[in-house]
Amino acid sequence: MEVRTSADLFRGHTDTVVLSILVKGDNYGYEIHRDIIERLHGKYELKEATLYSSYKRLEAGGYITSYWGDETLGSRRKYYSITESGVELLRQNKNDWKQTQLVLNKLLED
Amino acid sequence: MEVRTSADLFRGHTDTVVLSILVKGDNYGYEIHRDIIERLHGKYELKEATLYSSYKRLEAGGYITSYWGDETLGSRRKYYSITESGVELLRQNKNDWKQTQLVLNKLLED
DNA sequence: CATAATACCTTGACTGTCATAGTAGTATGT
DNA sequence: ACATACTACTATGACAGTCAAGGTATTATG
Repeated sequence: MEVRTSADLFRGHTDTVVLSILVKGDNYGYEIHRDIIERLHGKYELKEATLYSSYKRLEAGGYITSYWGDETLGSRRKYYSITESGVELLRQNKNDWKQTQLVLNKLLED
Repeated sequence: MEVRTSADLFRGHTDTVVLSILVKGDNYGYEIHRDIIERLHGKYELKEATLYSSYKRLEAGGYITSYWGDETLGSRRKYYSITESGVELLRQNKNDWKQTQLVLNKLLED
């Protein structure tokens, strides 16, 4: 049996976290990662590769769209934008998360 | 993108749920499953196969042990018993779960 | 001029979950 | 007597999300 990693615990919530960042405004991949890492205060990890597969998944599903920034200097950036159905998915996922907490807490408490 | 199933949300918590049942006393596979399903009130699912792979994993890791019941009638039952390190794992997993809730709630709220 | 940082991306391995299938005994209704 | 449902356990193969490892290219820094 492996040591528990944050992966086990955050699994299935990556998309939700990404959407919750994008609902506040367009952002690009690298920055989103840095943002999350900072807010996790080293308690959990979330790898770059994991996020890129999340972006891909979300875009394929039509929950986000992307466009290249017009940086004249610095590396080019790919910005992501949440769509209407992305907002709806976020709402739903947050709801599911609340339900999950209720149910799991009840299962574990007594 | 697939429809979210309970699997995504409970993933990584199955072992914890199993341990939390066994800490209350020995029990056998089929009954553990029925127990969980009942307490989920149809809101979530947790498949028999998933539990059996959890039993296997936990036993391989030394967190539970098993023995055959001495049923004289009815199907034979394999009982599971939590070990000391199983109790410790449960304590740890519950702690992790609390931490996860704190962190994820903070990430999602604002 | 080497090193670090920014910024993107791909591939393959690993793990937990589940659909599906199977074995075998017991209880129930007709 | 016979079919059906339930109890009880198990194995196999597919699938999806995560990550380790590696890569490309540009810009900033000492």
